[in-house]
Amino acid sequence: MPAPPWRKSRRPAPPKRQLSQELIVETGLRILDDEGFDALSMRRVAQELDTGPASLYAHVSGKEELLELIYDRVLSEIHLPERPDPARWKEQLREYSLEVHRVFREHADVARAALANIPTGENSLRAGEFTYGLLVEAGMPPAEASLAMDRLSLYLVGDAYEGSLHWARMRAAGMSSPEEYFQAFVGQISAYYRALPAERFPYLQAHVADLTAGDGEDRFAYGLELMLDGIEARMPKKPARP
Amino acid sequence: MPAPPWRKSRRPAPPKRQLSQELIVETGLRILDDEGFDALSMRRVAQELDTGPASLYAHVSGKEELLELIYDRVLSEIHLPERPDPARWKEQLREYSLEVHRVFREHADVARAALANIPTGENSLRAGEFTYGLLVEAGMPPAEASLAMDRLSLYLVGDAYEGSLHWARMRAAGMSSPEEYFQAFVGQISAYYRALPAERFPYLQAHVADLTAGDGEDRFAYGLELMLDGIEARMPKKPARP
DNA sequence: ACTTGACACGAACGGTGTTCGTCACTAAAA
DNA sequence: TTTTAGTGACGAACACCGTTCGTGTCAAGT
Repeated sequence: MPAPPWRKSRRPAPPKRQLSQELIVETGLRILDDEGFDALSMRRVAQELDTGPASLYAHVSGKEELLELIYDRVLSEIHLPERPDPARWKEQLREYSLEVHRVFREHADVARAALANIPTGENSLRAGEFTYGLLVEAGMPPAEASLAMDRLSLYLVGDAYEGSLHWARMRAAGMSSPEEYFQAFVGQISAYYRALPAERFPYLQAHVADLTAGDGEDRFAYGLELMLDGIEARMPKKPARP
Repeated sequence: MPAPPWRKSRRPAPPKRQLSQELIVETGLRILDDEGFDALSMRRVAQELDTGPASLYAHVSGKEELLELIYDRVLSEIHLPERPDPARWKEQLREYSLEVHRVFREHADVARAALANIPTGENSLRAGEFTYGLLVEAGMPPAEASLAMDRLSLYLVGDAYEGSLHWARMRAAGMSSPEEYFQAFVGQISAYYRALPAERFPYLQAHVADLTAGDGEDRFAYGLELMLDGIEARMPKKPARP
């Protein structure tokens, strides 16, 4: 279609100059959410942007950096309380954890890119500052608070990682609803466990139903309370400044 | 060189029939230990065995199965107590966890292949039966014991996974001693944290030393005690059968 | 109007997992 | 002893991957 001559054909749009780091990150995140971690490749992102893979390298140093950027972009969606309230540290830590869990569930596969990196992104630091300040202000010695924060973070991302692998498996099996996957998967596992020789695996065999019960949310919540209680047991009873 | 005719050239050795699943798994594990997860490819294994990649597929359905087999092979190295002793459940669970941690540290990168699969291999089941029986026999309701075991396993493999990523990073940086890596890495991180704006990240900035202190062992042990204490808090005070 | 510099991008390199078709060989059947 | 069936080995190829190089093209600065 020829350009209408009345506007001097003065660039109907920046000819192809629409590429930017933000656009690339956003596109990558969309692919991650829609098609999963394994489908996220430089070529796929480039294709989505109607260009070649080489074009991305002007805005992003490589796939690793892209993953880090996507991860921090996702972390930007976690909402923190206005101010930490040390007196309610346990509730706030629980709320924070559930919030992180929520975000990781919405962007399932981002956890696959997360376990790798040390918190260095903007939003990673925001979350760290909140958690750490909360624990310290609640009276925990700074050295110990650092350990507690580290382990809690590991739990959050570890759980999300495990979840994303299930999600990937479901996708690979061509299923679309979590329920369908859950049913098929649990069915398979229980059948296998039930077929185990009872003399070698008496406990596993006897409690198949209990072992396969509970969805991801239950398991996550249980582990979270486990950690929170463990932290509470170590928290000095009296606040530092009464 | 022509074959000397006096021995009818009757196969000086099994012509090439030395391949087997066990041999493939063992070779894969060796590569994993020596060169890391990223270096483990079908082609690499085949090369080590002086053959082509296609030859492996007669003994192993694909890379996924190979990784599962390697994982279970590594799990076979964990040593369990003769019999569970419910009265000492906490000590035994701690010993078990440290044993798993030890094995995962010896085969650093195997954790990268671990988080994926549901316990279905021989040795995976052995470990599960031990842990689960211990908790149940100590008086924990079976449904809850299932959750506790699941979360503890997640912690063990999650920690190992994180550790293996550090190891990979060290390898990529061309370093060979953990101390060298640790020094360089921690130095970089502390410098970065120290440069943070104090008005936005006061706590992180003020306690850089605490945040970067503690090696992997300290962190692992702390998280382990966190979980064990959490479990203990949920354990019925009186044993089921006094 | 000319130069400069940043960006877009086609082509290619060396890797990956996996499949197909073919060959050599063993072991059982005739 | 000969034939046949079947299994494992494996070269070649397919369709991908991340990344780099060299070239082209455009917008802004001189």
